[in-house]
Amino acid sequence: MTAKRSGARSKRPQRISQWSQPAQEPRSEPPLSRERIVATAAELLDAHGVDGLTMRRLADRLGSGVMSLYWHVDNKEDVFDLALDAVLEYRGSPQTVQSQDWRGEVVHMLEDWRASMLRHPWSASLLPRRALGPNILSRLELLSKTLSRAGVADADLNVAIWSLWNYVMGATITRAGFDLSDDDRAAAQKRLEHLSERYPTIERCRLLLDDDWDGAFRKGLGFLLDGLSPK
Amino acid sequence: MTAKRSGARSKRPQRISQWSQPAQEPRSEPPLSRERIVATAAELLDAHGVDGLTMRRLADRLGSGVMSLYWHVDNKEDVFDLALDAVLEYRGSPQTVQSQDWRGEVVHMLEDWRASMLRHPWSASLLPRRALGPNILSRLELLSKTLSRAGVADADLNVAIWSLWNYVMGATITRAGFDLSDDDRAAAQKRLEHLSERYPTIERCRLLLDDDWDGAFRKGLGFLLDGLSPK
DNA sequence: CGATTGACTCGTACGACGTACGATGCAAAA
DNA sequence: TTTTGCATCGTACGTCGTACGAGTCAATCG
Repeated sequence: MTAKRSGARSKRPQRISQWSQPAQEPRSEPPLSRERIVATAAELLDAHGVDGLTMRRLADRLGSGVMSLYWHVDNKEDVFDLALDAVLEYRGSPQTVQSQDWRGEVVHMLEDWRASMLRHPWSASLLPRRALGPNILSRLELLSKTLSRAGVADADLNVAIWSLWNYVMGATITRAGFDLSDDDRAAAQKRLEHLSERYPTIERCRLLLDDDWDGAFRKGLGFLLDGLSPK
Repeated sequence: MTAKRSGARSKRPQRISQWSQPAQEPRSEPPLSRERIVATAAELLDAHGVDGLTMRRLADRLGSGVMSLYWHVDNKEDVFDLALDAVLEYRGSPQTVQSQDWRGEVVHMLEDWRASMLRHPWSASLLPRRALGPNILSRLELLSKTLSRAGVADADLNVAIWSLWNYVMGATITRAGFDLSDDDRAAAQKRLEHLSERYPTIERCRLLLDDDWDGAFRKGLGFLLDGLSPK
C-alpha cells in the first residue's frame, strides 16, 4: 500500500522542505505566490466544483496571465494536490495530552475530518487518487497512536486503521456526490414509483429518502468501533 | 438520500423500459447500437482509464463517425452511466433460495461487488457521483433483505446498509486509486525516510507498505459485521 | 409509381481546455 | 555598465465535447 506520484517538483529553487506549511494570509494584493494560487484555487473549487477550476479562470481571479502560474506550479495536478492538503489540516483536541477516552478522541478526529471534506466537497473524491499529503498523514499517525494506546493488537492495527479510513472516505464521498442543490428530486421521485415493486425492502425502509446523513455516520461509526474494540 | 441526474433520455423513441437489460453480444460487426457503444466504452475505460475515454476514440474503435454516437446516446455522461451499470451486474449465490448463513451471503455479495469494481477500476470512483442504476439497486435490495431476515432491527437497517456501502466504496476507491503499475515506488520510498521521524507509528506498523488488500478488506468487513450483528 | 417520411450517419465548425515555447521586464550582482 | 537570475505573460498548438445541418436509405403512403 504505497502512495503515489508527486515526484520531483521542477524548476523553482524548491521550497525549503518540499511540502511546507501551505497557508498564510492572502497578502495585500498582487505578488503571485504559491500560497495565493493554492488559496484561490480552493475558493474556485468551492464555488464551481472540480470541473470549474481552470487555469485560465484561476489566472483571471488572481489578476495574472495564465502562464505566470506555471512558474510557481508544475501543472494543474499540482494545484489539486496542494489545494487538497491545504484543506485537510487538523488542530487536534487541544492540549488534552492524552485523555483515556480514546474512543471519543477517535470519533472527534474522524468527524472533524469528514466535516472538513464536506466543507469542500471536491476534496473527498480527489483524496484517494492523489499522493498522501502531510496533513492527512498526520491524521493517520494520530489515529494509529490512539488505537495502539487503546490496546488494539499490532496485528490488527493496520486493518483497524484502513477500516476507519474506508468508512470515512466512503461515507464522505457518497455524501458529497449526492449534492442537495439540484432539482433531481422530481426524477428521483418518479423513479421511486418503479422501486416499490422491484425493490420492496429498500422502499420499506426508505433507504434513499432518509437524509439524516450526520446521524447515520455517527451511528455507523459507533458500530464499527464496537467491532474494532479490543475484546 | 436521493439519487441524481438521469433525467429524460432525449430523442430516440426511448427504449422499451427506460433502462432495460444493458448487455447482449457484440453482434456481427457494423450496425451501431447503444449496446455496442456501451460495451466498447467499457473496453476503452479498462484499457486507458477514465481520461482515456473520448468520444473520438470511441467512434474510431466502432468504425463510425463521432457524431453518429450522439444518435444513440445523449452525451458523454450518459456513456459513463451506462457503462457503469453494465459492469455492476450480480448473479447472486445461485439457488440457495435462502440459506440461514446470512453472514456468508452478505460477505459473498460484497466481495463480488468489490471484485467487479476492481476488475474495472474506473467504476469505483464513478459510482458515487452518478445515479444509482438498476444493478446496484438490486444489490442494495438483496443486502436489505438479507440483513432484515438476519434480525437487524428496522431502525438500524439504514445505518447498517450505509455502513457496509461506505466500507466497500471506501476500500475499493482507495485500492483502485493506488494502482500498482507506476514506478512511484521510488518516490514513495524516498518519502518514507522522512516518515520514520515524523510519523513513527505509521512507520512501525508499516501501514503504507502492507499490500494484502484482500485480506485487510475481508478482516475489516468481519469487524464491521461484528459491530452490526443484532445482539 | 413517385413523393414523403423518419431513422440513422457524419463532416464541419466553435469555443473551451492544458501547456510548450520564447520574448520581455526588472532587480541585484559583478 | 553589464550581466544574471527571477518572474511575468502573449501566442500558438493540439485536444476535447458537441451544435448544426446536410446527407443516405428503407419503409410508408397517396
